[in-house]
Amino acid sequence: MLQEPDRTGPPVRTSVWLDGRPVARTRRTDRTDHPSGLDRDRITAVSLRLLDAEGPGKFSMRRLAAELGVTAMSLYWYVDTKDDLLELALDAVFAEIEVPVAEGAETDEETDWREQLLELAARYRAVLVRHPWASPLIGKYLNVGPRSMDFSAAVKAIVARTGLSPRGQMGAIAAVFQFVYGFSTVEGHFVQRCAEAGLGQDAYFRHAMGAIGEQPRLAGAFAGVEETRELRGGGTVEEMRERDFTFALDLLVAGIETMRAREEESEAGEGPERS
Amino acid sequence: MLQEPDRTGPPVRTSVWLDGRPVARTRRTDRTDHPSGLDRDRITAVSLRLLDAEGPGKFSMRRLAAELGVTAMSLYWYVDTKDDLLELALDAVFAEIEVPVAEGAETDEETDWREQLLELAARYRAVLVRHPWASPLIGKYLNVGPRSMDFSAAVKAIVARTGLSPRGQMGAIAAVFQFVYGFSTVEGHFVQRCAEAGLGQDAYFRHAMGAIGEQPRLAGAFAGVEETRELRGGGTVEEMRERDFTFALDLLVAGIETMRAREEESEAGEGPERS
DNA sequence: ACCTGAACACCGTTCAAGT
DNA sequence: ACCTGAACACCGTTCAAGT
Repeated sequence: MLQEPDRTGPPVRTSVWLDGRPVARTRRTDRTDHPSGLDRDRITAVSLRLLDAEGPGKFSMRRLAAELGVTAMSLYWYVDTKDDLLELALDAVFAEIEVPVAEGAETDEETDWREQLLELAARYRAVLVRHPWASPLIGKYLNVGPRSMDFSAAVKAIVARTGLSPRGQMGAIAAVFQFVYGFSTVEGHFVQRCAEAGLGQDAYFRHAMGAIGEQPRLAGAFAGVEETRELRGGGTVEEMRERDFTFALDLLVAGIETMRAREEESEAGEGPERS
Repeated sequence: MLQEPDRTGPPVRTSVWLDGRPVARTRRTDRTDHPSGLDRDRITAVSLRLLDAEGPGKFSMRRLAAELGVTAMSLYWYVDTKDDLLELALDAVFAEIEVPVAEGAETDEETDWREQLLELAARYRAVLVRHPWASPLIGKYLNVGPRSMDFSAAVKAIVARTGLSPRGQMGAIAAVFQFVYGFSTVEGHFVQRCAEAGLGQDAYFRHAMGAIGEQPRLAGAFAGVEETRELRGGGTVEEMRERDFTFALDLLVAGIETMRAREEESEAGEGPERS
């Protein structure tokens, strides 16, 4: 069915976590084993700091090495490629998302899944906005690092309690978390742009709107934007965005509830179903 | 309130469409005016072709210039920076999304907004998957090119007919189209990865799953994945993804309907509201 | 008005060599 | 086992110069 001859060609590289060199390389007796005090954890931590501070555009193997007091080539002892490094940094970002419960599904009956879902979505958003460079990487890599997996597990555990069927759960997960991903990606980049321009979000927004107004070609659309802005109840850019995010999540929760009710109906109507 | 001294520092660069040189530079008498037959449209078209064919990683000013039979520096006559070029290519991508109606809101009563929303979402997704390099750019730039604006206008027009309040409309737009954006971004990258690895989507998926299974650390999560896969009804990777996308959109439509009903209720309960 | 060559200050990565 | 120097094949962009 597929043109894959089982075992041919070069091995497919999927992820540091899967095809990479065994992680154990870092942890020998103690870290003073390494002349420069280098190990994967330190390299990852400094990468994350640099990416936050200077942006992905200025992040290079040479820059990172300089920060670590070492030549660029030393890094290749710990990592096969720059992409590996970015995957490590990305997984470290996921570590910042506190997940509600580790494993035990005991206290689940206590707290509402709605509450937990909103909470986790808010945390995911906060992390993506705090590290805008991470969003493109989430799209790029497989996200199978331990921290990413913990996050996925938490998401699944919460959505499992909605009462949706398994395939409904998958759809709901996609709806909620791809939304948060898309929303936060755009938000994070905008925040970053403002910071780079040295403007506040409202000032930047006004500047862009002003520039649009000057373009005769876009004047019509500009009027639409202004009008919409007023209708939305005004306020700062951040207030408007906050309202949009909250409304969208409420909408998604309402959607989940409705889909669940529909599944129940069709179950009752069709009699006992298999599986 | 904001530390913006009204007029200071270097002018803020927002977008080719706003701060860029006037577009007119391209169209003089006829295009044979230009010795090399170069103009913005041709440069944009070739950029798009190269980005599709070779990926964003291999796309450079030098590579593009070579394709156009010209030195890299010639391009800077038409464009201030590589980012400008990418913004132009991105807007060209939006041109591929056919929007239902141009302006006239006449036949609106005829077709259901649900139908139109699903249709537009599907087209948006198709375009993002066809041009995976475009997704990160949507996050990066302001998207105020004429084609992007046409798309936004179409989105707004459709959602306006849901009966939601203006701020509800904004939230609904965010929920639906940020979801499609997130979903399609991940999908597009995955498709691209498979193509690069020379594997089909199922083969790549199986390869990755196999690698996960070999990692003792991730074995637990792996079991979860396999289990989920079965519960979801199996089928190919593409079939499962298709089901997720459809379910999520149904969920979103249901959510819109519910939110609208709630708005109606609270309006009736509170009596006439201002605005 | 449009295009070029040379140059600047960078990249990621390889490879043989050092300790 | 860990780190380095030199080198390769690239980048985006500037700037003075050509036609």
